[in-house]
Amino acid sequence: MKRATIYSIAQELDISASTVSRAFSKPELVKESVRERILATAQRLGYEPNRAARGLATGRTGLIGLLIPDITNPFFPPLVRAIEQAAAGAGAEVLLVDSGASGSNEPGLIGRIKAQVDGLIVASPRMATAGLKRAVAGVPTVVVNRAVQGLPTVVCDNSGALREAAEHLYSRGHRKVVLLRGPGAAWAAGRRAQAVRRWAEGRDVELVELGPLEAQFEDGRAAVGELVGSGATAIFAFDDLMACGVIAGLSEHSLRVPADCSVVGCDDVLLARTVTPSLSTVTAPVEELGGRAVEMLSRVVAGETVKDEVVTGTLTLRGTTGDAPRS
Amino acid sequence: MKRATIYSIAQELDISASTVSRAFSKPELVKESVRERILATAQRLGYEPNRAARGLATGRTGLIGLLIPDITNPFFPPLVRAIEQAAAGAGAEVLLVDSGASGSNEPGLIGRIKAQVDGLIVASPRMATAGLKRAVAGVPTVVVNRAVQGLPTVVCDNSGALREAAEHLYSRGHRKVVLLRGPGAAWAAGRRAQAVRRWAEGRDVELVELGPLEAQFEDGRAAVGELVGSGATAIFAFDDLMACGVIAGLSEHSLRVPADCSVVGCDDVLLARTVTPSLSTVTAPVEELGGRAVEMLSRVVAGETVKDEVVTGTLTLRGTTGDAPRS
DNA sequence: CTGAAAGCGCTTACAG
DNA sequence: CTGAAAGCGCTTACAG
Repeated sequence: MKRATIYSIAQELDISASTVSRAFSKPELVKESVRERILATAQRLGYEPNRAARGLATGRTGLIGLLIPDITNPFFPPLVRAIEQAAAGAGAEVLLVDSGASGSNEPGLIGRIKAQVDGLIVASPRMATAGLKRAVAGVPTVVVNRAVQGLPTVVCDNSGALREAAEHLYSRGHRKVVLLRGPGAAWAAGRRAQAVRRWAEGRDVELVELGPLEAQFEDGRAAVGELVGSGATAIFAFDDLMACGVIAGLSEHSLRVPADCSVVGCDDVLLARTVTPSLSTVTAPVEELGGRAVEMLSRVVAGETVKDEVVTGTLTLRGTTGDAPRS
Repeated sequence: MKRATIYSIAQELDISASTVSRAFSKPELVKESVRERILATAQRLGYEPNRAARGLATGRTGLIGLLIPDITNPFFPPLVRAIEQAAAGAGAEVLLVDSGASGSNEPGLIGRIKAQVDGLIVASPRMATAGLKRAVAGVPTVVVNRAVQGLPTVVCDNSGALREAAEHLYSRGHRKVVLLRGPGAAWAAGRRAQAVRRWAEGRDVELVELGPLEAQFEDGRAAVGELVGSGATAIFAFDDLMACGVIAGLSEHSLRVPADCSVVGCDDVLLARTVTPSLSTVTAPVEELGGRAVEMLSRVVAGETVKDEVVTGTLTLRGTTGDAPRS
């Protein structure tokens, strides 16, 4: 048996297909009694509007494309969920594309989906700006966690929380601090490094920078080798994954956290709660980030002009920060 | 400027739209010289076939719907990626729907997307069988990691690896073992429990079962309280997340892993490598799981009959398993 | 190998 | 409030 259409319903009820169509797309234009009969037989026939047909007629697909670099990085799943749920609230579905962290083929991936979405949310921090702008030309696009001239943007600002963390460590006696930088091409990596660097300037603090490094557990762990014996008593890692690597590395060198060395991460992903001791970090309001992105995208799709938005991370002190060891 | 269509290209080249259409959908039917000219001007005009129009004409959307219970559970991101990449290889895109672990609204979510996908991959272990079958009626569907009568299925069998793990612990002197069961409604939870239980039968092993429990870090941690002083020397957790909770809980009770207690997880998610000590667990071939699901779905969509498939997990011994403590 | 034409299932001005 | 009709941009038998 074929799928029901507006025509089969119209025929059944001896009315026009236009009216059936309106009963779904503009219900207020249809007399209530008629609408009820339409809805009832639609229900009975298991009718669902054909999205392709609707899309062809309206030019809208009801789909949002979401490009992320690596769903396997624990920062992204909550973001994906937030975006997906916000989209559902707006009656849209999410087309997920994971670029496998290789910024180079992202323009191609965008090309693959741009013709079938109403808009794009791009959360790929490392893709080259020029390529990004070229790739999204003609599609309503919102960029997440990255500033791109000329494209609407919603970013999370962690500078304040990072400074707060630094201040906290300072008050606990830390005077030599390591900064593990994230990937050179990642916008957020630059911002976070800058925040710590600026804080250290003009204070009696020695800041040792390492990196840029890949934002991976192993890179964090490996970095510890270079730090042991440096006299540093606290480490800022680019993100939580690296921070967990650092914790593992410290433990391999028989250094206790936080007794011998404090560690601060960034993002507050699931891992931050599951390491022992649990990680002091900057909590990103991921739900808000995703929600704003979707909302902003709806505006852009509707042709409104939007202005960039900023959400702010907050400091969450847990078990990896403590007094500097006496030397 | 409006988007290019097959008509604008046809006009430009003074040929028929049919030919332009064929150049994209059945290139071998078009003379090479003509095809080249078409492709060239398509390129120049930035033409992309309108998916909605193609979908309306062919009845195919090129979309696969993927239903998962919780993208935030570390088991799923690698699965999602595997499915997405396999789909890309097959020229399909993935519509991701996360039910937020609430099995109850999953039929609704399926209803929301079933009209716009060519097929469905359902990886929701807890949804009621009857509701699931009703919800997917009429859409080609493949079920992952769960057996459902009458629906094609690809599951991961961890029984062998779990028995192997148990055997290993036995050889290291463990004679009292705890089994932390997963969610009662989850198919995999039943299977895993059964594997351990069957192994223990007829051996001089005392098996203590706890649960069903939610598959969460906190549940694992909380469970430790009930185990301390029980005399058990090894713990099988339903999955890695629970296992990590158990490790944290043991540490809070000043018990060393594996010196005082061994721990075995299941799945081998990212967390398993980032805990200290790293987790002994059963590695699920997630990529294969996802790849097979997509492949099977293509077959089902094509109307072929398929038979259920099974991939098998393998034991990965790391740092949380060792000799039973001498008592 | 190519073209003319019908059809996929909607939406939406337009007329009533 | 409702209907007839055109149109969205493709695909695909059919004829040549």
